[in-house]
Amino acid sequence: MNIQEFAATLGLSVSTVSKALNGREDVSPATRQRVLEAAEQHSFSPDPTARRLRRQSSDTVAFVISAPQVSFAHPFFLDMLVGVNDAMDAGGYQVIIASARSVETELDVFKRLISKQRIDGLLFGRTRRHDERIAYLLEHDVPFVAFGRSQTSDDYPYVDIDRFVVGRAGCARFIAFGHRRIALIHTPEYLMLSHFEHEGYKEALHAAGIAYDETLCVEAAMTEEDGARAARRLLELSDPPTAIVCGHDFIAMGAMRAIAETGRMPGKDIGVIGADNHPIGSYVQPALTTFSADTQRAGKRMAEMLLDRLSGKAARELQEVWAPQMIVRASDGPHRSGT
Amino acid sequence: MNIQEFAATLGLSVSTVSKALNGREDVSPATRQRVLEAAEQHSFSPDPTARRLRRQSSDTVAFVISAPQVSFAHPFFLDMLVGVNDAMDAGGYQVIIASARSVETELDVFKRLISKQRIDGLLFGRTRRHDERIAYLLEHDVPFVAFGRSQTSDDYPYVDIDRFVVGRAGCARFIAFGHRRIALIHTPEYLMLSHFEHEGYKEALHAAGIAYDETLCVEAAMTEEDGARAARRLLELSDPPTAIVCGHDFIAMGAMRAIAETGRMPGKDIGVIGADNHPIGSYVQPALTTFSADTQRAGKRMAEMLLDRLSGKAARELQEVWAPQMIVRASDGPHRSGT
DNA sequence: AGATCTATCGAAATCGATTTCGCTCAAAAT
DNA sequence: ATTTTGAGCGAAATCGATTTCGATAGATCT
Repeated sequence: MNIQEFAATLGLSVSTVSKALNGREDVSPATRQRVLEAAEQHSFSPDPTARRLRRQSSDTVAFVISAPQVSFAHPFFLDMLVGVNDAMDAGGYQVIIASARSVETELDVFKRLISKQRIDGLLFGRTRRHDERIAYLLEHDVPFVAFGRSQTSDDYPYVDIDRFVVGRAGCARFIAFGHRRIALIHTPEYLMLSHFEHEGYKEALHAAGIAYDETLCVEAAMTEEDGARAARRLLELSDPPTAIVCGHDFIAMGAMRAIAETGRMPGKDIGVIGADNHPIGSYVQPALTTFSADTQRAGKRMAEMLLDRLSGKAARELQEVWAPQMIVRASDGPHRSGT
Repeated sequence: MNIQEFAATLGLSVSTVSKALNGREDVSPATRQRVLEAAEQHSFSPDPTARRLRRQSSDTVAFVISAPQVSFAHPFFLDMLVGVNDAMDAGGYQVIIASARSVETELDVFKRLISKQRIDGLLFGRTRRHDERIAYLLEHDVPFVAFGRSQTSDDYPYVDIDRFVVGRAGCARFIAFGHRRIALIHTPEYLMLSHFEHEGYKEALHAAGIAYDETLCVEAAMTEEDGARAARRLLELSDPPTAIVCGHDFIAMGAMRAIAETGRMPGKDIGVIGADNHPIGSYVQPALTTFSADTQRAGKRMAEMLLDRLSGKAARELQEVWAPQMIVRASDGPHRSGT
């Protein structure tokens, strides 16, 4: 049933029905009531496609999952997606997902969404220090909200979990436990995450008057294998670290494995702290101390921001940095002065 | 730029341009070429909303995530979603996601998607023995593909990972190791999964000539807590099992914890096998023996089936049951005749 | 009473495509 | 030379809403 037939059953014009349905002013309360009740009864609802054509909006935003640098095994994205979807749904928008399988085609995915799909807005994560996605979207005036800050611009809306806190609080905790040689295995350099981990780490060292030693800072991809590889490099140093702050839980688990391989005990001989609170962390031995944030709520907030952005709110008013919470388990620990 | 302006720049009518763009026959190869090149050059592409209105199709399918019975922490859904999205994208469809937060409102989510959103098809998982979602969709003639079979009907398209294999192969493995008292902690009774786990388990016992003992079969939700609770019940029996087949990895991990709590060693004193190959399984001690299937490929296949269904293929020709692969790690093991 | 206002409603234009059907003109058939 | 054919193109209808603007009628004012 379309609006014409529906209007006919009521003996009203389509204009009046449409206006009643959309809460316009020039409809008497009585007829509005009548229309709404009849719509309910006949279970009539206006065709969303026709409405979209007329309104010139797609009521659709895209959530882009970039495959290359992130493991799908991480509940992170699904949690965020659920949060995003709930808020968008409440705001009357659809969320479509788009996956970019390789870095090369990633920007093409964005271009295609905008030019071919005509979506109203975009959401994506894992911002980079130099982020061409952000540059492109800003240039083409496409509303979006990112998960994370970037050095490319500061004039866009974002929610960010402060990785500075991870670097600083992680390092400071080890310092408080008496450690002096504390290493950092940070996430890949090109990610914005990495930058903040590094800065936070340096800040904690500085505050404690410990000299920064760049041989103690190595990079690793967010995988256990690469975490292990990076940790081995550190353990082979002539003066190896007694504690390692890791930019990600997978890295931390790799580090614990590498430590165990050398006959030392992770958490006892060498402390390890991770980030992102992957559920696996509470199952490994020793249980991993890490940092946690509510990603579902972050997704929800991002969606709300996008709604605000779509209704004209300024980007600068839509920027939030959330501090993650330290989850203390068993992999950090006091320095053993003996060893 | 709309098709009118675009046609004007070419000195052609909109009809001709539309036909050229859509590969219709009554356009000369020369003009078609000209149109396609100009479209490329001016980066013109027809407005999807207008096209959808005219074609009376939304080019959109929904992937429904039912929150209640499944943990979002499981990578399962995201993997499947990525597979679904890739295949749908290739077929020219959008995938929107919908989440049903509670069992009560779940069917409403389906109704709303169909009546208000006007989607072309649906995908969802975790079928139940008696599944009112399937009944509703069949009754209203809505194209869909489910993940899993159901007793409600056998006249719909599905991909299913055969849980019968889990029950039978899991149980048979323990029998081959000399176990005689083998328990089953199956997933909740109302799920179709549960049914097959149970049947497979019975089949293996029967083949080995072992009597079925219903006190050894208990139900548990797919959480560690409930798995532990169920396992405790089994361990408190006067003649407790020496091995436990679990319908899900979380249940298995709970069982291992419950076993450890009684001072026994999981995998040594009492064998444990799980299902679904959750990544955590390889981190626990002992590493969990489980069953695995390629969920991303399953998602892809479901999407392909939906595309087939949308182009008229019969439901009966779109039904596949895949056998999961056993992943042998360390939590299963031979029976200790001593204990 | 006549003029003016205002609340309510409806006719028609519009959004941007697709598709049907008829027209034209050149080539082929008679 | 005339008719027939068919390939290629275009005019107009259509999909189902929203929105503008004009019309009507009753209420209010002078």
